[in-house]
Amino acid sequence: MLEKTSAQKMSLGDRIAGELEEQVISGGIPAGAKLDETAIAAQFSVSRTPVREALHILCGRGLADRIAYKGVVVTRISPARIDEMFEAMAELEAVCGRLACHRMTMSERAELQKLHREMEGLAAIADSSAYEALNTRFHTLIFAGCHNTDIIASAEALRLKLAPFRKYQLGDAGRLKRSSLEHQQIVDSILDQNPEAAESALRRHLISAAHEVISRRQDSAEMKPEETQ
Amino acid sequence: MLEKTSAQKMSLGDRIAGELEEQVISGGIPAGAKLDETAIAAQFSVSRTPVREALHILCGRGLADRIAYKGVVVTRISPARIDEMFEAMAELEAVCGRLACHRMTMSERAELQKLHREMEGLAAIADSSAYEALNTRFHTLIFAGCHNTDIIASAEALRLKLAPFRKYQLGDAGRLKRSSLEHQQIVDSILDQNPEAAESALRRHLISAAHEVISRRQDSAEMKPEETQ
DNA sequence: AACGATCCGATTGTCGACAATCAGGTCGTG
DNA sequence: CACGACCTGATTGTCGACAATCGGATCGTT
Repeated sequence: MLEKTSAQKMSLGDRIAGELEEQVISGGIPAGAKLDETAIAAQFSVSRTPVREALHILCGRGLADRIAYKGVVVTRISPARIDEMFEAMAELEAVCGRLACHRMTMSERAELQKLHREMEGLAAIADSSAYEALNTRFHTLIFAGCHNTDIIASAEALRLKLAPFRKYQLGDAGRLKRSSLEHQQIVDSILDQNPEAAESALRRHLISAAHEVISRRQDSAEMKPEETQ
Repeated sequence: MLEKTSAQKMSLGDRIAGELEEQVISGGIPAGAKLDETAIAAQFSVSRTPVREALHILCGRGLADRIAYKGVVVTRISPARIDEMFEAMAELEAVCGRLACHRMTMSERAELQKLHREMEGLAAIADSSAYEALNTRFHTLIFAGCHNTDIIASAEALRLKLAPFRKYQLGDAGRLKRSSLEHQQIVDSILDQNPEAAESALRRHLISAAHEVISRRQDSAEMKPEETQ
């Protein structure tokens, strides 16, 4: 989609949007934080115009909300909304997986299998950060497998909105192993061209991920998100 | 979502975006037309800034494309892309319908039934424009029936992108009657709380709509879309 | 002390102007 | 006649400044 590295040819607005997006996703800017136009403009040594553009992009992607005459704030999301987002992700990914069963090319299937093998290895040695990186590619592969531009776009958009919570996933080795086992079922179903199995395997996987995120969030709750930057 | 009428409290950019959106959807601005910032700014008697904002919004919604140093043009969509969009719509709406079976409230079900009865009447007298208006509400009701904010948002976004082609639908009385019959199956399935039936009924309905659009487009093809405004 | 009006700061939206970049045509040269 | 450099026009991105609007605090009144 968007090259995060070497963003040379984009406008300042796009570059700043990418920068802010990364910080929001990584948690560097906490939920509920105010995104002040003039402050950000000063920080990046640019005028307010490209910052405005960047904030509009952030709002469009659902990562921030525009509160009238209050400022732009990073979307603070209720547990119920997290539920909704994961459910939507589950349904969309189930659709992708079901279609992928019959539409993936041989090289795509091979790539999926190879990637899963790598991830199995990483799960065995409990390298959660490396697993996390490959996990993104794994799901992106499944999206792409449906071979439908608009479904892929919807799925990617939702995945972006869920990104801020992904850091709560895959914390310990146990979860990593379980995730890998669930991936095994997904890969098998797709390679066997079994749409129903792929659908339910993906739903189960997303439910399990949602459960992990929500329980971990409750643990690390009660932090005051009243920072400006 | 967005109040098209009496857009009093929005910024100029939003208002212009809505205006342009409407014209693009209605076909007043044909596909491939160039959207010149300065020209539009002059037309609305505003500066270029809000127009830029509006064009960014249009591009974000997929109704226009930004071609580097060429200008912003209304997205010209290939038949293959129309296929993709309708397929994506079918899958998303199938998800909505399936979930709606068990999630719709009684009043929502009643509204759906009432609306369908009205539309049956309009189909009988072949009032296609009135049918068209209610048709939008019909599908919006099904979206809302899934009770999931993110799925609804995805579905509405796609429906907006498909809007420019909806004028090709529901042309003659025959198609109106068929549409109404398909709606009958959809309503029955949802009221019976039969998810599988709702899913396939909605898929069939969307396939049939896509077929109608594509065949009508081929008929009224070969027009030169080289207008500036 | 409670309530209401007024003032101030903050924030957003809008504007006109300038700079940079690229496409296409034109002109000159080999 | 063909090829390449230059020029021009168009378009976008960026900037600093101004106006409008709203929230909150202060002050005065009852």
